[in-house]
Amino acid sequence: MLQVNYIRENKEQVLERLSVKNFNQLELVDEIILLDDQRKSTQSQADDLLAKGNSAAKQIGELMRNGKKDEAEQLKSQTSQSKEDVKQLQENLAAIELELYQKLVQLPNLPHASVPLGKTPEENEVVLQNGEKPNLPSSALPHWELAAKYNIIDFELGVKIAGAGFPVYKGKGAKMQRALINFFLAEAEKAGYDEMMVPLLVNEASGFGTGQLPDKEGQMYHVGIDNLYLIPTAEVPVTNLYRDVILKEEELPIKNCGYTPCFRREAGSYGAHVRGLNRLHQFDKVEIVQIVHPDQSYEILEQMSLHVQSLLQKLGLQYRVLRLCGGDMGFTSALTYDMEVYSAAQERWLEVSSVSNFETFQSNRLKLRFKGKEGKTQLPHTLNGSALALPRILASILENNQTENGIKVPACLVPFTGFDFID
RNA sequence: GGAGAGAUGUCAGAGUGGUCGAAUGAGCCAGCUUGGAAAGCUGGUGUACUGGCAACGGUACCGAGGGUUCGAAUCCCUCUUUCUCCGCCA
Repeated sequence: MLQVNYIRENKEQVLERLSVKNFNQLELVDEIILLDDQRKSTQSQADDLLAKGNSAAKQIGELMRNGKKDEAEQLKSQTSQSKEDVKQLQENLAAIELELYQKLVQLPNLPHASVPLGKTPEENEVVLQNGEKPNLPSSALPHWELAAKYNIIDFELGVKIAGAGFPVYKGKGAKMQRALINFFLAEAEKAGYDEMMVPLLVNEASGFGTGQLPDKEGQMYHVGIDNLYLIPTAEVPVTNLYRDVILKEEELPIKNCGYTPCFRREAGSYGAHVRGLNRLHQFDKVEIVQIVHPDQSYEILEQMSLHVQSLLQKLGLQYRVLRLCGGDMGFTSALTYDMEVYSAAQERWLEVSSVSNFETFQSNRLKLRFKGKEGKTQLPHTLNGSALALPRILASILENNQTENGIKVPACLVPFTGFDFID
Protein backbone atom coordinates (compact mmCIF):
# COMPACT_ATOMS: atom_id res chain seq x y z
CA MET A 1 0.00 0.00 0.00
CA LEU A 2 1.34 3.40 -0.97
CA GLN A 3 1.47 6.18 1.59
CA VAL A 4 -1.09 8.93 1.12
CA ASN A 5 1.35 11.67 2.00
CA TYR A 6 3.78 10.39 -0.59
CA ILE A 7 1.04 10.39 -3.23
CA ARG A 8 0.06 13.88 -2.22
CA GLU A 9 3.57 15.28 -2.37
CA ASN A 10 4.70 13.46 -5.52
CA LYS A 11 1.53 13.28 -7.53
CA GLU A 12 3.06 13.75 -11.00
CA GLN A 13 5.75 11.20 -10.39
CA VAL A 14 3.22 8.72 -9.02
CA LEU A 15 1.08 9.06 -12.12
CA GLU A 16 4.10 8.57 -14.37
CA ARG A 17 5.29 5.48 -12.44
CA LEU A 18 1.82 3.94 -12.39
CA SER A 19 1.63 4.19 -16.14
CA VAL A 20 4.90 2.21 -16.42
CA LYS A 21 3.03 -0.55 -14.66
CA ASN A 22 0.26 -0.21 -17.23
CA PHE A 23 -2.10 0.89 -14.51
CA ASN A 24 -4.90 2.86 -16.10
CA GLN A 25 -7.22 3.94 -13.30
CA LEU A 26 -5.23 7.09 -12.77
CA GLU A 27 -8.32 8.96 -11.58
CA LEU A 28 -7.92 7.02 -8.32
CA VAL A 29 -4.99 9.24 -7.41
CA ASP A 30 -7.09 12.41 -7.37
CA GLU A 31 -9.93 10.62 -5.62
CA ILE A 32 -7.55 9.48 -2.90
CA ILE A 33 -6.19 12.97 -2.31
CA LEU A 34 -9.73 14.34 -2.18
CA LEU A 35 -10.85 11.68 0.29
CA ASP A 36 -7.81 12.36 2.42
CA ASP A 37 -8.78 16.05 2.53
CA GLN A 38 -12.25 15.04 3.66
CA ARG A 39 -10.77 12.71 6.21
CA LYS A 40 -8.69 15.48 7.72
CA SER A 41 -11.47 18.03 7.94
CA THR A 42 -13.99 15.54 9.30
CA GLN A 43 -11.57 14.33 11.90
CA SER A 44 -10.66 17.80 13.07
CA GLN A 45 -14.37 18.69 13.39
CA ALA A 46 -14.95 15.57 15.46
CA ASP A 47 -11.84 16.27 17.54
CA ASP A 48 -13.03 19.79 18.31
CA LEU A 49 -16.38 18.52 19.52
CA LEU A 50 -14.74 15.79 21.56
CA ALA A 51 -12.41 18.33 23.14
CA LYS A 52 -15.42 20.42 24.17
CA GLY A 53 -17.15 17.35 25.54
CA ASN A 54 -14.07 16.38 27.51
CA SER A 55 -13.74 19.73 29.16
CA ALA A 56 -17.49 19.80 29.95
CA ALA A 57 -17.22 16.36 31.52
CA LYS A 58 -14.36 17.62 33.65
CA GLN A 59 -16.40 20.59 34.77
CA ILE A 60 -19.32 18.36 35.67
CA GLY A 61 -17.04 16.22 37.76
CA GLU A 62 -15.76 19.33 39.45
CA LEU A 63 -19.27 20.61 40.17
CA MET A 64 -20.44 17.26 41.49
CA ARG A 65 -17.53 17.12 43.88
CA ASN A 66 -18.39 20.57 45.16
CA GLY A 67 -22.00 19.59 45.60
CA LYS A 68 -23.34 21.97 42.95
CA LYS A 69 -25.81 19.50 41.54
CA ASP A 70 -28.08 21.94 39.76
CA GLU A 71 -25.31 23.47 37.72
CA ALA A 72 -24.02 20.02 36.89
CA GLU A 73 -27.43 18.90 35.66
CA GLN A 74 -27.68 21.94 33.45
CA LEU A 75 -24.31 21.29 31.89
CA LYS A 76 -25.25 17.66 31.38
CA SER A 77 -28.26 18.44 29.27
CA GLN A 78 -26.18 20.79 27.13
CA THR A 79 -23.46 18.33 26.39
CA SER A 80 -25.79 15.45 25.68
CA GLN A 81 -26.92 17.33 22.58
CA SER A 82 -23.52 17.44 20.91
CA LYS A 83 -23.15 13.70 21.38
CA GLU A 84 -25.32 13.08 18.35
CA ASP A 85 -23.17 15.38 16.25
CA VAL A 86 -20.01 13.60 17.32
CA LYS A 87 -21.55 10.25 16.52
CA GLN A 88 -22.57 11.44 13.08
CA LEU A 89 -19.11 12.83 12.37
CA GLN A 90 -17.45 9.65 13.50
CA GLU A 91 -19.69 7.58 11.29
CA ASN A 92 -18.83 9.82 8.36
CA LEU A 93 -15.17 9.53 9.22
CA ALA A 94 -15.33 5.75 9.31
CA ALA A 95 -17.06 5.70 5.93
CA ILE A 96 -14.46 8.05 4.44
CA GLU A 97 -11.58 6.04 5.86
CA LEU A 98 -13.03 2.84 4.48
CA GLU A 99 -13.46 4.32 1.03
CA LEU A 100 -9.96 5.78 1.17
CA TYR A 101 -8.54 2.42 2.15
CA GLN A 102 -10.46 0.62 -0.56
CA LYS A 103 -9.09 2.97 -3.18
CA LEU A 104 -5.60 2.95 -1.75
CA VAL A 105 -5.28 -0.82 -1.89
CA GLN A 106 -6.14 -0.74 -5.57
CA LEU A 107 -2.95 1.13 -6.39
CA PRO A 108 -0.03 -1.18 -7.21
CA ASN A 109 3.46 -0.47 -6.01
CA LEU A 110 5.48 2.03 -8.01
CA PRO A 111 8.09 0.40 -10.24
CA HIS A 112 11.75 1.22 -9.74
CA ALA A 113 13.42 3.45 -12.34
CA SER A 114 15.22 0.46 -13.88
CA VAL A 115 12.02 -1.43 -14.68
CA PRO A 116 11.69 -1.80 -18.45
CA LEU A 117 8.56 -0.67 -20.24
CA GLY A 118 6.36 -3.43 -21.55
CA LYS A 119 3.14 -5.30 -21.20
CA THR A 120 3.84 -8.97 -21.81
CA PRO A 121 6.38 -11.52 -20.58
CA GLU A 122 8.12 -11.26 -23.97
CA GLU A 123 9.14 -7.74 -23.05
CA ASN A 124 11.02 -8.78 -19.93
CA GLU A 125 14.68 -7.94 -20.10
CA VAL A 126 17.17 -10.81 -20.07
CA VAL A 127 19.84 -9.61 -17.67
CA LEU A 128 22.13 -12.58 -17.99
CA GLN A 129 22.28 -16.16 -19.09
CA ASN A 130 24.58 -18.72 -17.58
CA GLY A 131 25.51 -22.37 -17.98
CA GLU A 132 25.55 -24.84 -20.80
CA LYS A 133 22.62 -26.32 -22.62
CA PRO A 134 22.93 -30.10 -22.16
CA ASN A 135 23.41 -32.22 -25.25
CA LEU A 136 20.61 -34.70 -25.10
CA PRO A 137 20.06 -37.59 -27.49
CA SER A 138 17.01 -37.45 -29.69
CA SER A 139 15.47 -40.15 -27.53
CA ALA A 140 15.40 -37.76 -24.52
CA LEU A 141 12.20 -37.91 -22.49
CA PRO A 142 10.24 -35.18 -20.71
CA HIS A 143 10.32 -35.42 -16.94
CA TRP A 144 6.85 -36.91 -16.54
CA GLU A 145 7.89 -39.88 -18.65
CA LEU A 146 11.17 -40.20 -16.76
CA ALA A 147 9.23 -40.05 -13.50
CA ALA A 148 7.10 -42.98 -14.63
CA LYS A 149 10.01 -44.91 -16.11
CA TYR A 150 12.00 -44.85 -12.88
CA ASN A 151 8.93 -44.97 -10.64
CA ILE A 152 9.78 -41.86 -8.63
CA ILE A 153 6.66 -39.71 -9.09
CA ASP A 154 3.12 -41.02 -9.46
CA PHE A 155 0.69 -38.44 -10.76
CA GLU A 156 -2.27 -40.82 -11.08
CA LEU A 157 -1.98 -41.90 -7.47
CA GLY A 158 -2.12 -38.26 -6.45
CA VAL A 159 -5.30 -37.84 -8.49
CA LYS A 160 -6.83 -40.74 -6.62
CA ILE A 161 -6.28 -39.37 -3.16
CA ALA A 162 -6.52 -35.61 -3.80
CA GLY A 163 -6.82 -34.56 -7.43
CA ALA A 164 -4.76 -33.38 -10.36
CA GLY A 165 -1.77 -31.29 -9.32
CA PHE A 166 -1.03 -33.28 -6.17
CA PRO A 167 1.75 -35.67 -7.15
CA VAL A 168 2.96 -38.54 -5.00
CA TYR A 169 6.74 -38.75 -4.76
CA LYS A 170 7.99 -42.27 -4.29
CA GLY A 171 11.26 -43.81 -3.16
CA LYS A 172 14.20 -41.92 -4.63
CA GLY A 173 11.74 -39.28 -5.81
CA ALA A 174 10.70 -38.58 -2.24
CA LYS A 175 14.35 -38.58 -1.15
CA MET A 176 15.20 -36.10 -3.89
CA GLN A 177 12.57 -33.76 -2.44
CA ARG A 178 14.00 -34.00 1.04
CA ALA A 179 17.52 -33.57 -0.28
CA LEU A 180 16.63 -30.43 -2.23
CA ILE A 181 14.86 -28.91 0.78
CA ASN A 182 17.81 -29.63 3.06
CA PHE A 183 20.34 -28.42 0.52
CA PHE A 184 18.47 -25.14 0.06
CA LEU A 185 18.08 -24.62 3.80
CA ALA A 186 21.74 -25.38 4.41
CA GLU A 187 22.79 -22.87 1.76
CA ALA A 188 20.44 -20.24 3.19
CA GLU A 189 21.85 -20.79 6.65
CA LYS A 190 25.38 -20.37 5.28
CA ALA A 191 24.26 -17.07 3.79
CA GLY A 192 23.12 -15.88 7.21
CA TYR A 193 19.40 -16.55 7.13
CA ASP A 194 17.66 -17.69 10.32
CA GLU A 195 15.31 -20.55 9.71
CA MET A 196 11.66 -20.28 10.72
CA MET A 197 9.19 -23.11 10.71
CA VAL A 198 5.80 -21.49 10.48
CA PRO A 199 2.10 -22.33 10.33
CA LEU A 200 0.82 -23.52 6.98
CA LEU A 201 -2.60 -22.09 7.64
CA VAL A 202 -3.02 -18.39 8.29
CA ASN A 203 -5.81 -16.11 9.39
CA GLU A 204 -7.46 -13.33 7.45
CA ALA A 205 -5.34 -10.59 8.98
CA SER A 206 -2.18 -12.27 7.68
CA GLY A 207 -3.66 -12.64 4.22
CA PHE A 208 -4.35 -8.90 4.22
CA GLY A 209 -0.94 -8.10 5.64
CA THR A 210 0.99 -9.41 2.65
CA GLY A 211 -1.66 -8.42 0.12
CA GLN A 212 -3.08 -11.78 -0.98
CA LEU A 213 -6.42 -10.64 0.39
CA PRO A 214 -8.78 -9.36 -0.73
CA ASP A 215 -7.60 -9.43 -4.36
CA LYS A 216 -6.34 -12.95 -4.78
CA GLU A 217 -8.82 -14.72 -2.58
CA GLY A 218 -9.65 -17.16 -5.39
CA GLN A 219 -6.03 -18.33 -5.58
CA MET A 220 -5.95 -19.60 -2.00
CA TYR A 221 -7.51 -22.64 -0.46
CA HIS A 222 -9.87 -21.58 2.28
CA VAL A 223 -10.87 -23.64 5.29
CA GLY A 224 -14.30 -22.19 5.82
CA ILE A 225 -15.16 -23.79 9.13
CA ASP A 226 -12.24 -22.09 10.85
CA ASN A 227 -11.81 -19.22 8.41
CA LEU A 228 -8.17 -20.03 7.72
CA TYR A 229 -6.25 -20.00 4.46
CA LEU A 230 -3.65 -22.48 3.28
CA ILE A 231 -0.52 -20.52 2.50
CA PRO A 232 0.33 -19.96 -1.16
CA THR A 233 3.93 -19.19 -0.15
CA ALA A 234 5.98 -18.96 3.04
CA GLU A 235 6.14 -15.23 2.39
CA VAL A 236 2.73 -14.90 4.05
CA PRO A 237 3.46 -16.39 7.49
CA VAL A 238 7.12 -15.34 7.60
CA THR A 239 6.53 -11.70 6.68
CA ASN A 240 3.52 -11.51 8.99
CA LEU A 241 5.75 -12.44 11.90
CA TYR A 242 6.65 -8.77 11.77
CA ARG A 243 3.14 -7.33 11.46
CA ASP A 244 2.55 -4.50 13.98
CA VAL A 245 6.16 -4.60 15.07
CA ILE A 246 8.51 -1.70 15.72
CA LEU A 247 12.08 -2.87 15.29
CA LYS A 248 15.22 -1.16 16.49
CA GLU A 249 17.44 0.08 13.72
CA GLU A 250 20.32 -2.07 14.93
CA GLU A 251 18.16 -5.18 14.48
CA LEU A 252 18.23 -4.61 10.71
CA PRO A 253 18.72 -6.39 8.45
CA ILE A 254 16.47 -9.24 9.48
CA LYS A 255 17.14 -12.34 7.43
CA ASN A 256 14.75 -15.27 7.62
CA CYS A 257 14.33 -18.39 5.59
CA GLY A 258 11.79 -21.13 5.78
CA TYR A 259 10.70 -24.29 4.09
CA THR A 260 6.99 -24.82 3.57
CA PRO A 261 4.68 -26.61 1.25
CA CYS A 262 2.72 -24.09 -0.81
CA PHE A 263 -0.89 -24.45 -1.87
CA ARG A 264 -2.36 -22.77 -4.91
CA ARG A 265 -5.73 -23.31 -6.49
CA GLU A 266 -4.44 -22.21 -9.93
CA ALA A 267 -8.02 -21.88 -11.01
CA GLY A 268 -8.40 -21.83 -14.75
CA SER A 269 -4.97 -23.01 -15.83
CA TYR A 270 -5.04 -26.34 -17.57
CA GLY A 271 -3.49 -27.80 -20.67
CA ALA A 272 -0.28 -29.23 -22.04
CA HIS A 273 2.00 -26.51 -20.61
CA VAL A 274 1.01 -27.45 -17.06
CA ARG A 275 1.84 -31.11 -17.50
CA GLY A 276 3.88 -33.06 -15.00
CA LEU A 277 5.59 -30.86 -12.44
CA ASN A 278 5.19 -27.66 -14.38
CA ARG A 279 2.27 -26.38 -12.34
CA LEU A 280 0.94 -27.94 -9.14
CA HIS A 281 -1.63 -27.26 -6.47
CA GLN A 282 0.82 -28.29 -3.79
CA PHE A 283 4.56 -27.86 -4.03
CA ASP A 284 7.56 -27.35 -1.80
CA LYS A 285 9.61 -24.22 -1.58
CA VAL A 286 12.33 -22.62 0.49
CA GLU A 287 11.78 -18.90 0.80
CA ILE A 288 14.18 -16.17 1.85
CA VAL A 289 12.90 -12.93 3.38
CA GLN A 290 14.74 -9.79 4.42
CA ILE A 291 13.70 -6.65 6.26
CA VAL A 292 16.25 -3.95 5.64
CA HIS A 293 17.08 -0.28 5.95
CA PRO A 294 15.67 1.64 2.97
CA ASP A 295 19.15 2.79 1.97
CA GLN A 296 20.34 -0.75 1.41
CA SER A 297 17.44 -2.55 -0.20
CA TYR A 298 18.65 -2.51 -3.80
CA GLU A 299 22.10 -3.67 -2.88
CA ILE A 300 20.49 -6.48 -0.91
CA LEU A 301 18.20 -7.37 -3.80
CA GLU A 302 21.33 -8.02 -5.87
CA GLN A 303 22.79 -10.17 -3.08
CA MET A 304 19.61 -12.20 -2.94
CA SER A 305 19.66 -12.63 -6.69
CA LEU A 306 23.25 -13.86 -6.47
CA HIS A 307 22.31 -16.28 -3.71
CA VAL A 308 19.61 -17.83 -5.90
CA GLN A 309 22.01 -17.96 -8.83
CA SER A 310 24.62 -19.72 -6.73
CA LEU A 311 22.09 -22.47 -6.03
CA LEU A 312 21.40 -22.92 -9.72
CA GLN A 313 25.12 -22.98 -10.48
CA LYS A 314 25.78 -25.63 -7.84
CA LEU A 315 22.97 -27.72 -9.28
CA GLY A 316 24.60 -27.34 -12.69
CA LEU A 317 21.51 -26.00 -14.36
CA GLN A 318 21.50 -23.60 -17.24
CA TYR A 319 19.60 -20.52 -16.19
CA ARG A 320 18.83 -16.95 -17.09
CA VAL A 321 17.83 -13.93 -15.07
CA LEU A 322 15.04 -11.64 -16.21
CA ARG A 323 14.22 -8.16 -15.06
CA LEU A 324 10.46 -8.08 -15.29
CA CYS A 325 8.83 -5.35 -17.32
CA GLY A 326 6.16 -3.11 -15.84
CA GLY A 327 3.31 -5.17 -17.21
CA ASP A 328 4.57 -8.55 -15.98
CA MET A 329 5.53 -7.50 -12.47
CA GLY A 330 3.52 -8.38 -9.42
CA PHE A 331 1.15 -5.89 -7.87
CA THR A 332 3.25 -5.36 -4.76
CA SER A 333 6.74 -5.26 -6.24
CA ALA A 334 8.99 -2.34 -7.12
CA LEU A 335 11.56 -4.48 -8.90
CA THR A 336 11.51 -8.20 -9.61
CA TYR A 337 14.07 -10.61 -11.00
CA ASP A 338 12.80 -13.93 -12.26
CA MET A 339 15.16 -16.87 -12.53
CA GLU A 340 14.37 -19.46 -15.15
CA VAL A 341 16.04 -22.81 -15.72
CA TYR A 342 16.22 -24.52 -19.04
CA SER A 343 14.21 -27.68 -19.30
CA ALA A 344 16.07 -29.52 -22.00
CA ALA A 345 13.54 -32.12 -23.02
CA GLN A 346 10.60 -29.72 -23.01
CA GLU A 347 12.89 -27.20 -24.71
CA ARG A 348 11.53 -24.30 -22.71
CA TRP A 349 12.47 -22.02 -19.83
CA LEU A 350 10.76 -22.65 -16.49
CA GLU A 351 10.45 -20.03 -13.78
CA VAL A 352 11.96 -21.34 -10.55
CA SER A 353 12.45 -18.19 -8.53
CA SER A 354 11.21 -14.67 -8.24
CA VAL A 355 13.16 -12.19 -6.16
CA SER A 356 11.53 -8.88 -5.36
CA ASN A 357 12.02 -5.62 -3.54
CA PHE A 358 8.71 -4.32 -2.19
CA GLU A 359 10.25 -1.18 -0.74
CA THR A 360 7.72 0.13 1.82
CA PHE A 361 4.64 -1.30 0.11
CA GLN A 362 4.33 -4.28 2.42
CA SER A 363 5.72 -2.66 5.55
CA ASN A 364 3.17 0.15 5.29
CA ARG A 365 0.34 -2.32 5.10
CA LEU A 366 1.83 -4.54 7.79
CA LYS A 367 2.49 -1.60 10.11
CA LEU A 368 6.06 -2.83 10.29
CA ARG A 369 8.36 -0.02 11.31
CA PHE A 370 11.77 0.60 12.76
CA LYS A 371 12.96 3.28 15.08
CA GLY A 372 15.89 5.17 13.63
CA LYS A 373 18.86 6.40 15.60
CA GLU A 374 17.39 9.87 15.79
CA GLY A 375 14.28 8.36 17.38
CA LYS A 376 11.96 8.66 14.42
CA THR A 377 9.91 5.65 13.35
CA GLN A 378 9.99 4.85 9.66
CA LEU A 379 9.10 2.08 7.28
CA PRO A 380 11.79 -0.47 6.37
CA HIS A 381 11.99 -2.14 2.99
CA THR A 382 11.00 -5.77 2.64
CA LEU A 383 12.31 -8.25 0.11
CA ASN A 384 11.76 -11.88 -0.59
CA GLY A 385 12.63 -14.58 -3.04
CA SER A 386 12.25 -18.25 -3.71
CA ALA A 387 15.44 -20.14 -2.98
CA LEU A 388 14.07 -22.28 -4.48
CA ALA A 389 10.79 -23.79 -5.60
CA LEU A 390 11.28 -27.52 -6.02
CA PRO A 391 9.10 -28.99 -8.76
CA ARG A 392 10.56 -27.30 -11.78
CA ILE A 393 14.06 -27.71 -10.40
CA LEU A 394 13.41 -31.42 -10.12
CA ALA A 395 11.92 -31.43 -13.62
CA SER A 396 15.06 -29.84 -15.03
CA ILE A 397 17.41 -32.09 -13.09
CA LEU A 398 15.57 -35.15 -14.38
CA GLU A 399 15.50 -33.98 -17.97
CA ASN A 400 18.93 -32.39 -18.20
CA ASN A 401 20.80 -35.16 -16.40
CA GLN A 402 19.19 -38.11 -18.09
CA THR A 403 21.32 -40.85 -19.63
CA GLU A 404 20.52 -44.09 -21.36
CA ASN A 405 20.47 -45.96 -18.06
CA GLY A 406 19.23 -43.44 -15.54
CA ILE A 407 19.54 -39.98 -14.09
CA LYS A 408 22.67 -38.47 -12.59
CA VAL A 409 22.17 -36.68 -9.29
CA PRO A 410 24.02 -33.34 -9.04
CA ALA A 411 27.10 -33.69 -6.85
CA CYS A 412 25.94 -31.02 -4.38
CA LEU A 413 22.88 -33.11 -3.55
CA VAL A 414 24.61 -36.45 -3.03
CA PRO A 415 25.48 -35.75 0.64
CA PHE A 416 21.75 -35.21 1.19
CA THR A 417 20.39 -38.06 -0.93
CA GLY A 418 22.89 -40.78 -0.15
CA PHE A 419 22.79 -41.89 -3.79
CA ASP A 420 24.16 -40.41 -6.99
CA PHE A 421 22.09 -42.14 -9.59
CA ILE A 422 18.41 -42.82 -10.18
CA ASP A 423 17.66 -45.94 -12.17
C1' G B 1 -15.19 -30.36 24.48
C1' G B 2 -16.78 -28.76 30.00
C1' A B 3 -15.74 -25.41 34.45
C1' G B 4 -13.17 -21.27 36.44
C1' A B 5 -9.61 -17.06 36.40
C1' G B 6 -7.04 -13.49 33.59
C1' A B 7 -5.51 -9.95 29.24
C1' U B 8 -2.92 -2.60 31.57
C1' G B 9 3.12 0.96 28.73
C1' U B 10 9.88 -2.36 27.13
C1' C B 11 9.03 -5.75 31.46
C1' A B 12 6.90 -6.61 36.38
C1' G B 13 2.70 -4.71 38.52
C1' A B 14 -1.22 -0.99 40.91
C1' G B 15 -5.63 0.98 39.53
C1' U B 16 -13.33 -1.02 40.02
C1' G B 17 -17.05 5.44 37.23
C1' G B 18 -14.44 11.92 37.16
C1' U B 19 -8.22 15.22 39.18
C1' C B 20 -5.85 8.29 34.71
C1' G B 21 -1.99 8.31 29.04
C1' A B 22 -2.35 5.79 33.51
C1' A B 23 0.88 4.84 40.56
C1' U B 24 5.21 2.15 41.95
C1' G B 25 9.51 -0.75 40.74
C1' A B 26 12.89 -2.56 37.03
C1' G B 27 15.04 -1.67 32.35
C1' C B 28 16.75 1.95 28.82
C1' C B 29 18.71 7.08 27.51
C1' A B 30 20.97 11.77 29.14
C1' G B 31 23.27 14.68 32.98
C1' C B 32 25.74 14.97 37.84
C1' U B 33 29.44 12.16 40.53
C1' U B 34 34.48 9.25 39.22
C1' G B 35 41.11 8.76 36.98
C1' G B 36 37.50 5.14 34.73
C1' A B 37 33.48 2.10 36.25
C1' A B 38 29.79 0.39 39.85
C1' A B 39 26.61 2.43 43.42
C1' G B 40 23.98 6.92 44.30
C1' C B 41 21.34 11.41 42.75
C1' U B 42 18.48 14.32 38.87
C1' G B 43 15.71 14.45 34.48
C1' G B 44 13.73 11.89 30.35
C1' U B 45 11.63 7.46 28.28
C1' G B 46 4.57 4.59 23.93
C1' U B 47 1.86 4.66 19.13
C1' A B 48 -1.27 6.91 15.48
C1' C B 49 -3.96 10.99 13.30
C1' U B 50 -3.92 16.25 13.42
C1' G B 51 -2.71 21.99 14.16
C1' G B 52 1.95 24.86 14.34
C1' C B 53 8.32 27.36 11.33
C1' A B 54 8.97 25.96 16.21
C1' A B 55 8.00 26.02 21.30
C1' C B 56 3.88 23.61 22.26
C1' G B 57 -1.29 22.00 21.57
C1' G B 58 -5.94 18.80 20.18
C1' U B 59 -7.93 13.77 19.57
C1' A B 60 -7.76 8.49 19.95
C1' C B 61 -5.60 4.07 21.99
C1' C B 62 -5.30 0.02 29.00
C1' G B 63 -6.53 -7.72 24.00
C1' A B 64 -10.46 -6.54 19.59
C1' G B 65 -15.35 -4.77 18.41
C1' G B 66 -20.01 -2.86 20.13
C1' G B 67 -23.15 -0.70 24.30
C1' U B 68 -24.54 2.24 28.99
C1' U B 69 -23.04 7.35 30.88
C1' C B 70 -22.25 14.39 30.85
C1' G B 71 -17.78 11.25 31.81
C1' A B 72 -15.26 4.23 31.06
C1' A B 73 -8.81 1.02 32.01
C1' U B 74 -12.94 0.61 35.62
C1' C B 75 -20.02 -1.30 34.33
C1' C B 76 -22.73 -4.52 30.28
C1' C B 77 -22.57 -7.68 25.58
C1' U B 78 -19.83 -10.35 21.66
C1' C B 79 -15.26 -12.17 19.89
C1' U B 80 -10.00 -13.43 20.27
C1' U B 81 -6.40 -15.20 23.39
C1' U B 82 -3.57 -16.95 27.94
C1' C B 83 -3.52 -19.77 32.42
C1' U B 84 -5.61 -23.62 35.97
C1' C B 85 -8.68 -28.05 36.63
C1' C B 86 -11.50 -32.08 34.17
C1' G B 87 -12.16 -34.96 29.64
C1' C B 88 -9.87 -36.55 25.00
C1' C B 89 -5.51 -37.35 22.19
C1' A B 90 -0.72 -37.55 18.13
